[in-house]
Amino acid sequence: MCIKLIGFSVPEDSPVFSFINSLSPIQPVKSIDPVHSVQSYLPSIPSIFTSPHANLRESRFLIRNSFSDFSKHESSSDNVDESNLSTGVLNAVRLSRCTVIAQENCSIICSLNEATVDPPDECATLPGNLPQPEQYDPGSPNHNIAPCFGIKMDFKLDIGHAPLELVHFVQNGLERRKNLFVSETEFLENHPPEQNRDEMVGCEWENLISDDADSLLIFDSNNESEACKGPSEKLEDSSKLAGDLDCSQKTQTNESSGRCVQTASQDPSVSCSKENGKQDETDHTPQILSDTCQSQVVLSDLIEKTANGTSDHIRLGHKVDSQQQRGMRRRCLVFDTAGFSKKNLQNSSNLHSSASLLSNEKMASDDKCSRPGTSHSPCVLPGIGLHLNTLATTSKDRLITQEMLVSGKQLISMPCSVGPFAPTTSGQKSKSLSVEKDMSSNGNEVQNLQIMHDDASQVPALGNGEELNQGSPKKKRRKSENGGESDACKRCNCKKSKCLKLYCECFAAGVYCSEPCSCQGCFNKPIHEEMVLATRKQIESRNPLAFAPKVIRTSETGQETGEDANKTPASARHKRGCNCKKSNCLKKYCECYQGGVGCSISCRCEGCKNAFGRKEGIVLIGAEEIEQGEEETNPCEREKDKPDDDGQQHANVKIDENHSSENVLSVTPLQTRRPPVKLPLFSSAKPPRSSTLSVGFSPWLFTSQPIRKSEIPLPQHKLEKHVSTALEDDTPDILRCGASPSNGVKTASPNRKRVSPPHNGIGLSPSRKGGKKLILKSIPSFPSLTGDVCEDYPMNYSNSSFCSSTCS
DNA sequence: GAGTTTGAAACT
DNA sequence: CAGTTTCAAACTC
Repeated sequence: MCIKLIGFSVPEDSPVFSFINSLSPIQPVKSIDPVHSVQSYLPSIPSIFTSPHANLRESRFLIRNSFSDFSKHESSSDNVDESNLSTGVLNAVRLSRCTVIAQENCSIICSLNEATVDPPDECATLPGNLPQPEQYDPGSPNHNIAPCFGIKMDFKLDIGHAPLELVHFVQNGLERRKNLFVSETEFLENHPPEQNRDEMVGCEWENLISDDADSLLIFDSNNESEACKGPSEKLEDSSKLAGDLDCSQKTQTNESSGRCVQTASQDPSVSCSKENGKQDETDHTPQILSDTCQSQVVLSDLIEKTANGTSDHIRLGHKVDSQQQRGMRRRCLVFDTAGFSKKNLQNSSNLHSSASLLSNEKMASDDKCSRPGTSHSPCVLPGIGLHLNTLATTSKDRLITQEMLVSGKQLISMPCSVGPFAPTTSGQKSKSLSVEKDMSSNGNEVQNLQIMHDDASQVPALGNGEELNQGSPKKKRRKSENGGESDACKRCNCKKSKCLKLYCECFAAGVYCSEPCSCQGCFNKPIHEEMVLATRKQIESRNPLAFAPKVIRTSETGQETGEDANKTPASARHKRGCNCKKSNCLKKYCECYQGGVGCSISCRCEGCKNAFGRKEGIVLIGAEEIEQGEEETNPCEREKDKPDDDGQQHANVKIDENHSSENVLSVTPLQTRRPPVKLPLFSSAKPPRSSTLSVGFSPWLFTSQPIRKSEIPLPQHKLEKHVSTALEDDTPDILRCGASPSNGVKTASPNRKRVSPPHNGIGLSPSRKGGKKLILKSIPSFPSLTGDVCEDYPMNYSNSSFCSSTCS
């Protein structure tokens, strides 16, 4: 049938023929009015976002869709037999694609979705494709070759923007289809299907099938609109990719949906085409969903095609992006997507979601940060500010790779590693985040991810983490976007500091100001590197720890201990502690809270109610958290309840020590168990700082050694003294822990000052008193974290510091 | 979006 | 080193 309709004969033996046959039966499972179908899609969109379930499904879809889309496209071309079907398929594919893209965008922006991360790359690559409606045309011979994404994205847009083409397509679909068939057949011949991919695809489809087809469809439609616009826009402005995309996504999503509808109504011709396309889509999609077997078959074929398409995308991305990071990202993303999808199939959605969240956040932050800074000058400045903790990850990446893109990938990869991404990302990341890789390789990643995830779930205030993300994608995404994304986009808003003081988050983070910044009279730009460096030096001379991450996240360091990672904060600033008086350490005014870290002894805060851990009761709280876990949100109250006595603290420390001793708690006594909570907070609250690996990266590690003196100056309270000693001890422990000298570097952490003498062994410096000893035990764990970090950090730091100079 | 609050950074 | 001022983010309305 199909063959005849098309007008060209296809050998029965040819894979294409088999495809067609398989597809033909699928045809119109559901008879849906094209118009209604289209409309239904549009309206459904909001519902999708609203329903958390839908979101979850979406995430799955996205991942799956990315593959399926390609396959679908191709399949659609295969389906050419039925003009309607072909268009419908194309539309469906596009829809799915769009969803993928949209999610991706969201993920980028929001950093919530795992899958999204990968897809964005594709989208990025797509840009080249987007422009043309032709690409859009399923029938276009070129369709197979390249720009599947663009086509997909275009679906709605095309209708509105290039209705003529659509019409033309419908009319002249036969010829194009023929061409498509030929191309497809060629592809099939040239590119034998990969079993693995097929299997994966099949899995995806199965999953999709399991999911509600309706939800999927609806979701897709929404996504399509968003994705379509988003990608196109993205393509247009490569520079703004992340931030712009996010923003565009938000606006686009709404607009796109609106446009699509409007366009349909506006142009009769368009509407017709749409209807046809929709009909086809509806028919095909349902079929696919309904018939797993068929879908699988198609998928397998599609997979092959997909593989081709991905390669194409990759190629495109290279061409387009070859110059800069963007290209890198795209590449990575593409790879990630492939890997990701696989992982998704394999791994449970939960882990992915959790991981994705973190990773996404990181990515978002990285992207934002990196883009501006990296694009121009690779580098982030050596120093890491509070933000930088989050940035730190970025900064690390930057420092290490100097390519923001890479860093972003790395970040993403972290979570991804757990999931599908790991493979692709791991390679790229390897440079920057050895630790992360290690974790992933060891399976620790999973733990970390889980931890993160748990945290998210636990921390209500910040966000629900996966649930949020999955739940209502838009809302969640927006939240994340608002939080992470917006933060990343916002960046600094300096007016008088010229972005050359620590007031400037960018400067503090060691990053050049970029587009997202709304600063005035900014000198924190590659052009003024010298000035920036000089200023940095001045500030560092004044306070060696000035650029040290305020808070070090354990999670990142978590590496080996992983979960416990939270432990320490290590950054000099954090060690220095906050000085909150009115915020009770319950608001972002508090650096500790902002960093998602509990207050430590070094903090001079008053009425500390830090949810992550009180100054005094932190340790205890941490234990409670561990036990209770659920109440993390209420830690403050708990803490409040708890007495602040030093004795308690010591006791806590001891407890921690016990734990840490086993796990190597890098955790500072206070922070030790909070971390989980922190992570979530980071994601929701301020991803930037917390999210990152800050620990290792902070430049201060380098400085730290020199800085040690600086640490000394830090005010210490009674407890602080003990703590400080303990910390110092800790740092040495860290050093100890790290068999490698690198650990020693880590010791550079402010704590080290005193630590320097430290013995690698657990032995604390004698100077510290018994209390100290206890602390020391706890400390060791902490060091581990720092140790890892230190290794990276020194590298980074040196690089970063040099970076600015070298980069320019 | 404007204004206020907050606490770190910078200055004296 | 302590106190004050400056600054920009965080927060509120």
